[in-house]
Amino acid sequence: MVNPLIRKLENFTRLSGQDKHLLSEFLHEGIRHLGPREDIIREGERPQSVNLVLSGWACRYKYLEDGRRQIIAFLVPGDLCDNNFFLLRQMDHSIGALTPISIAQIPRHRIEEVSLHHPRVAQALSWEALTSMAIQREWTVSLGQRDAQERLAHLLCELYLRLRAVGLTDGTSCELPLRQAELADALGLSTVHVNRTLQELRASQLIMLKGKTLTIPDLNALRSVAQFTPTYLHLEHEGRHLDANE
Amino acid sequence: MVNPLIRKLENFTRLSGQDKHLLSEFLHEGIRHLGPREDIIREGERPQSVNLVLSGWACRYKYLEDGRRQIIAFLVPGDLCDNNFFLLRQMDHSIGALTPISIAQIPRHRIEEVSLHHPRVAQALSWEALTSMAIQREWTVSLGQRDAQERLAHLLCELYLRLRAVGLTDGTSCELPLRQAELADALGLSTVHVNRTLQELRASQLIMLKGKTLTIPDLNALRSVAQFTPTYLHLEHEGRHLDANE
DNA sequence: CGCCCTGTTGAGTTTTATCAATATTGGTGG
DNA sequence: CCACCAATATTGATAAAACTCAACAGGGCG
Repeated sequence: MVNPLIRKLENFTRLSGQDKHLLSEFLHEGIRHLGPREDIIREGERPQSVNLVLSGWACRYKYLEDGRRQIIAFLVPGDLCDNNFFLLRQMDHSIGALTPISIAQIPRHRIEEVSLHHPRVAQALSWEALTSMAIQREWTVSLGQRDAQERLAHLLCELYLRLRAVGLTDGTSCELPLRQAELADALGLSTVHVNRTLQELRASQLIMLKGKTLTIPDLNALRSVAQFTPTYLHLEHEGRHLDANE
Repeated sequence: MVNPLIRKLENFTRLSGQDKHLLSEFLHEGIRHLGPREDIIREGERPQSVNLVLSGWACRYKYLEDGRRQIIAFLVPGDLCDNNFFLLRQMDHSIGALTPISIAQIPRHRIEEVSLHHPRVAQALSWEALTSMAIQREWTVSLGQRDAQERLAHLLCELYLRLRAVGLTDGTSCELPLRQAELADALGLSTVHVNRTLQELRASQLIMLKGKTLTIPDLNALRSVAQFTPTYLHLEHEGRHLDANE
């Protein structure tokens, strides 16, 4: 299996063969396979390593005391679950699998070794962390300002582009292995309302959704409904000045 | 002026005299003073240094094309505005002053020097970044799941504790130099609704608010209204194993 | 004194949630 | 291949939360 982290980081900067070798060694310490609704790590636990999603989808989530749940982030292949979290004494949220998933556990010392001795890779990993923060900020904007239709359209644009960045789209289509209840928990809406909003988007020909496959026939149309601007994903090879020259 | 960043980082780990000296040198390159509604850095600009809030309040914010605004984060003394952002080609949001504010511009090379040669300080700065991410995640939870009263109560708890962590509370009181319109933009509510919700909290004796001074007579009561759990602020000296032993 | 900014109030509307029932789907064993 | 089951999706009706608009009040400051 190709390491999707490499693919993802190459949206930032070109990596040398040695860099890639280093990153592919991340996979050698142990790969876990989990089924849907199994937790990768749970609130309160102390993280000891860094988890990298190799295949499948996961999410960060948090329950309130009274049972309401918010999905805080979706994690797709190439995403690091918890870079640097080992500095904290305990997780303040949980991460759970949404589909069958395989994840690599990267030992802390490997990360630290990279940041000490391989500045280009370290910067690429920092870029990864910065973009995941940017995504979190954009979710704040969506939840605070966008209405149901904009919010849903925005999320679908984001997921499509993130999947495209790791080669997981097929033309105008990608997988969307989420139940409506999960979309609802991520968007801060009820499942009923998500259902109706999806129907609106379908009726306007903005999306097609059969089974677990999402098709966006006209990305610009969907972007404009969502007021989606892709800048925050920082996918435009922003670290090109660091490119490996081999 | 004492460097509030030092005070903040000491919630994580104890710093040596040398560490503190290093951090206080952050202030020597240039301090900017801005008035309310002036921007510290604007969306689209390329960040070249790291800004540290010394006094006053600021916020991250983002406008949608149609003029709606979301405040993404509040920044109080001791907060770093944009650690590592110089890796990105452009800011995906703006940062603006809310009150008269003074900020230190820390040159990129100082940050990089620290992360290379001073691991304890570097880890403390990583902790700072991790907690600001955790705060962002908690805002996602608030905006997605909490209703107006819970959301407002939660924000007030958070701000009170963050100010206390840098010594800016006075018993059960702290400053809250925000207009209702700004609270509204942060909470994803209308100003009218913020106004009414504030009145509810006042009527229940959960808060007192005169002028720019907030008093929380019974923090536990307010916490329980908000379903606020302070874990995500990671203020409990979590890096004590790294303590300087002098 | 008067002005502007901020806060407050009331009335009516829109968006979204809730509840409960029904339909559809995908997977499983016979 | 079919019948069945559970999980998921869909629908309708009603209620709650929050928004909008518009007017008015209060306070600080030149």
